[in-house]
Amino acid sequence: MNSSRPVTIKDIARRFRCSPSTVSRALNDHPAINEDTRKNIQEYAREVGYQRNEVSLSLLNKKTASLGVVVPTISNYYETAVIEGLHTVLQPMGYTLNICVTNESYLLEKESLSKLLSNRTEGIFLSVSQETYDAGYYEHLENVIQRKTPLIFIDREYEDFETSRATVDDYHGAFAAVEHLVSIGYKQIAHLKGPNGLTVSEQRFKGYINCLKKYNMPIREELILNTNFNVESAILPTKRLLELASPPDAIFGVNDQVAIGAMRVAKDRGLRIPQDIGLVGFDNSPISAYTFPSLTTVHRPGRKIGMEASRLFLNQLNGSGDFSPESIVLPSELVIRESSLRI
Amino acid sequence: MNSSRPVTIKDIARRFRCSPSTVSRALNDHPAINEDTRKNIQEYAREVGYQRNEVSLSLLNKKTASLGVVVPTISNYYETAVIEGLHTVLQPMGYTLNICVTNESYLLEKESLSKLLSNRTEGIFLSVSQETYDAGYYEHLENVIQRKTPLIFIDREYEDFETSRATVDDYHGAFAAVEHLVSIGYKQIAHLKGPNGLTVSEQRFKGYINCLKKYNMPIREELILNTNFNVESAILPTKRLLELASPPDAIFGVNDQVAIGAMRVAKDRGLRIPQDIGLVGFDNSPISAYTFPSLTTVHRPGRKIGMEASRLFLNQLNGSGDFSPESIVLPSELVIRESSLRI
DNA sequence: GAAATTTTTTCAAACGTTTGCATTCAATAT
DNA sequence: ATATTGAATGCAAACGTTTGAAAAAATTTC
Repeated sequence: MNSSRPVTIKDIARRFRCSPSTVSRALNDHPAINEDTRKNIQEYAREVGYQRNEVSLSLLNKKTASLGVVVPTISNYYETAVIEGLHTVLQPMGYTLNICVTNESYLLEKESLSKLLSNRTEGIFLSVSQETYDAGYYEHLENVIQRKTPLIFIDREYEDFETSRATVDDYHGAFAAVEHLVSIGYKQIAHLKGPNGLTVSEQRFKGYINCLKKYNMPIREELILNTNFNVESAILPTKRLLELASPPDAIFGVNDQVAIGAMRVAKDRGLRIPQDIGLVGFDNSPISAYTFPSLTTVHRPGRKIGMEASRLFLNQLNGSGDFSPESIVLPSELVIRESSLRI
Repeated sequence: MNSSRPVTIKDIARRFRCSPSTVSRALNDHPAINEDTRKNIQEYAREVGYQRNEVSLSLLNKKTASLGVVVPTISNYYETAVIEGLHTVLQPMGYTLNICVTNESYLLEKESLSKLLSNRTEGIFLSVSQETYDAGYYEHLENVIQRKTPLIFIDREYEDFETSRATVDDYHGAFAAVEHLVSIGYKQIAHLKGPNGLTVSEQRFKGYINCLKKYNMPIREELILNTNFNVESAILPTKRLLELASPPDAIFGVNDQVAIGAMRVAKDRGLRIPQDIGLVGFDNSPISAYTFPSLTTVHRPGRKIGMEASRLFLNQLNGSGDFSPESIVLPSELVIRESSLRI
């Protein structure tokens, strides 16, 4: 009863008193194999549940058909949407996705990449961790580049490498969001910013600032507070905003989670949205359409980013000889809902 | 400039005019290697960025250190929490997670499993697709069993196999949720059920029914409508509920998303929550604490499920000889918030 | 019936690494 | 000088599969 050891081609060959080559060819419908031999072998193989050992093939062909996805987290809507996009394109092509979560840690990111390279992963999709970004350590990436393993940056980019990248136009999205608030007539617009240093945070922040400048609105430092992308982290900063001597009449949150946190605090204080205070988020997460009032937000096409990133990978893979990296910047789109529609 | 081909042990051997065995031993700090030789080889290896080819090792040792995770979707909070739990335990042990999304399709599930087996994955965590569950096709699992590849069911279980499984006690969670509504004094409790046939849906439904029975409350067929786990799918059913001649005074949603959808509809109609209508969800997703009013729900320990599932896998792997499958059922816990606290 | 042709099968190498055993070589003991 | 030891290294097989070239077997041709 040793059914645990997988059946190999050699086992089958022994059974038929023929060579492994014959079995291999029979199973692969090679034309030079006798019809009867082929049938018998195929039937027997099915019977005993033969399943090709892809590991040996990987070694032989130097193709693993596996790709690495290295991301700081998978507990946000956006990240999973990206992964889903990658999956949608790449799974049908036979690729397997190896997901590595770094928890924003440089060390884990480094180890993950090293592991992926050791496993001869054929491509890596990377959204760098905050620690990496902060420290500016990029030696661990040199290795990937040197190996000529296609490396695609997602969202959090890094300028110094000749790699492809797929990002969302955070800047113009943020700009449009704030411009919308201005156009409605809000005068004191606060920003619940993401963690300092991250491209995503900084781009949206820049959009916020530049829009205020464009419309000659004062930039009040005390209206800009940091959050950590999640709901909880928005609670305290929002309270502080609302306790100011001259509180804001609108808040632009770095993402929907943060905006929803702010919404909660505002409602607790009895403020009416959007009459007393306007709110805008970012991401267009599924829930944003169903808060009460529904949340004005900026659509961030995660699925599309994943699909575009796949395309960039495939381009680089099939690139004839010299490959030149592409940068895809997908537009983000303002989605106007109730939370900002003061009449 | 052919730096794309990874450096092998043979390359290094050639450089040092020694045999591959010596290089291998030097790199692995084998004691029988001369100190100088070892140092030189290790230094050179670092210099040229040598990275062990794990594929060849996998073939040799029949160990791939990779695990399959097959789930219907990754776009819900709960699923990603489970994956995170798996990751937390298994990544530090050197395992790589291969994520396969089935989109509730039997065919994709079958293909995914077959692929994972071909890749000689050392264990598989499976939450069966709805199609599989509906059709009751389980031949594709026989293969996994026969191979003695540890198979751990997550959430959606299947009784006929001798496998370990980790699930949440949906039944008692649902029961507690409804009992809570009853205790508050709600009389006409509706249920927005999940898709028929899925264990998760049916168990929660059973909890709902049995609780009503226990308290001798009438079971009204028209107060039980199906949804699809997401926010949108709750909108129409909720509208229908509220348009009934005698509408419910409370709704128990199969999960938070559905409850939030219901909340939105109720508010649109000007109903006050919890005064006019009570609401309870299921999952304790991060957002549920920050809706307005905050949502009473049942905590579903996704991360913990992932970690427990990992433990089950490790048990089976290290099991001495005859292994007996374990079933872990984690308790779910009622989290009382504002949406049901009518005074 | 031998030669030529075609069909079918086998051989051997390759992918990169590890490891038990054999070998080499120098140093030490007799 | 020779045997003995010990340290350092090399050999070869193994993991499972594919594939070009060679070999063998069957068939056709004259």
